Parts: sequence; C-alpha cells; structure tokens
Amino acid sequence: MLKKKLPDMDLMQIARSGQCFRMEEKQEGIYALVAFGKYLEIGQEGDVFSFSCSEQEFQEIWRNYLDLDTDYGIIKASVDPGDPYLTEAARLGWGIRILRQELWEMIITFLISQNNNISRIRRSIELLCRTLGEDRTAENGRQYDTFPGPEAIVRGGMAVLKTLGLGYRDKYVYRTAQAVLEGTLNLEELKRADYEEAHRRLTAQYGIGRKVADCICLFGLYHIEAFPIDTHVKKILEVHYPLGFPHDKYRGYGGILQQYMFYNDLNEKLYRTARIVV
DNA sequence: TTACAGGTCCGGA
DNA sequence: TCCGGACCTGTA
Repeated sequence: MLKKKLPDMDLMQIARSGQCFRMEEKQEGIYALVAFGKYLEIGQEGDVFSFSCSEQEFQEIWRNYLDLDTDYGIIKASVDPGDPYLTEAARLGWGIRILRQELWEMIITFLISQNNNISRIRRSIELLCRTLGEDRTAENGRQYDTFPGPEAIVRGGMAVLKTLGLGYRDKYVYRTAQAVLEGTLNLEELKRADYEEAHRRLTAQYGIGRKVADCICLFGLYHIEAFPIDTHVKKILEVHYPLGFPHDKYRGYGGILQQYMFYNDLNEKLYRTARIVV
C-alpha cells in the first residue's frame, strides 16, 4: 500500500463538491473511483493518504488526476479577508481540489446533470456504466465498470438510454455521442482550444447550454477561469454579492472559488445538523 | 398536489 | 436580446 502525505486535500469534501458523481465511500475514510479505465481506492487518515496502486501508476496517472502540482494553499490565501462569506466557504471546503477528469465523461455527466438532482444523477451514471461500460476486475479483485465511450452509447442506441432514467436528456447524450463519432465534435481539438473557444464549440452542441459548457470547461478541460452559475451559485450571488462577484480580484481561477461556494451551499444543512464535524 | 433538482430549447415580442 | 413555457422523473 502506497502512502503519501498530501496537503490541502480531503476526500469527503471532494466527493461532496459536485464535480464527480462516481466517487464512492466504500468504508469509513476509504473512497473508490474509476478513471482512465482504472480502479483506485484511496484511504485518508488526516493528511496521510494510502493508494491501492504502484508508485509508477501514481506518478503517471493519479498525481495529475488529483491536481497535486497545484498549490491550493496559495489560492485559499488569496481570498480577501474582508469577504466573510468567501473566507468561510474556503475554510469549510479547505480540502477541495479540482479533479482532472476525462473530457468525454464530463461532457456526458454534465449533460445528465441539467435540471436534475444529485442522487438521480449518480444513479443514472452508475446505470450507464453498468449497462454500456466495460466490466473489469481490479488487482484487488474488485469488480468495476468503465465509463462507456461514444461508440458504446451509439451502439446501445436510444432504446438502451431510455432504460437509464435520463428523462429528456437521453437524446442529448445520444446526439453528442453521434457528433463525436462523426467528428462534428472533435475532442482533441477541444482539448487544444482555449476557454472561450472551447465554450463556444460546446454550446454549439445540442443539449449543452452555458452552464453545462462551463462545467465541462472547468472539470473536463481544467479551465479554472470558468465560473459555472447554477441555481445554487445564482442564489449565493444574489444574497452575498448583490453588487456582483469580484471576478477581477480572482482573475484566472474563479472556478476554484466557485467550488468552495458551491460545496458550502450544498452541505450547509449537514453542517447545521452537526452530522459533519468541522 | 405542487415544487424543485448543479438548464436548455424553442417560439414570439 | 430577452422572456415564458415545456420538458423526464424521483423525492419531499
């Protein structure tokens, strides 16, 4: 078991920050995730983490995936102390990192997320992977499913998508998979594009509006200047920033601050009922 | 029963 | 450019 001491990271906070829907707590303090076709378990005790992979795989895949070369301490320290709301949000979400997840998975995930609730999003994605993903076995014997590529989704067709509880989003998923296969939506070009160009191309796709495009840019392309405004963030901005959020102060990485705010809003009920000890 | 979920599309003003 | 209604479906 590989052990690492890592700063500014908390698995529960990452799992509850709304950026990933497949990260699952297997036991107390042990989380499982699937990415790049691989299965990983991470255990956390304070700032010491154990990984169910080799040092080589950690360096090749997970170090980047967990965004470990970004110093979140600097980001948190840049928060204006005269901004009590953001200061508190960053304090409570101190262990959030932006995972560098796979672009295709983020496109489909956030297409499904629209006008939807988190438990149903998770359920739909789990079903999607179980139905159309590849069934694999990890080195420790765990069974897991990969996230299905565009080929698998088109092969399954609308008939299979209808069984996943996606509602009216099923046609968005299908047509996006088609667009990637046909080359209308080129993922490699999307990865090379800057934020504005990527956002423009994404919103041109049927079913992807501003908000979903921003989520894809932030979580699938690591354009951390993207600042998705959903119902939660919209409410936060109305209440705490009636004169507008000070984007100029945090130019280039607003998306990370948005995550602190989003996490805070999503989980404040849990904090209030003291189910999570801060 | 109605409202709400990490919205988008579409038609009309 | 802006606005309102429709939209799948599960949960409270």
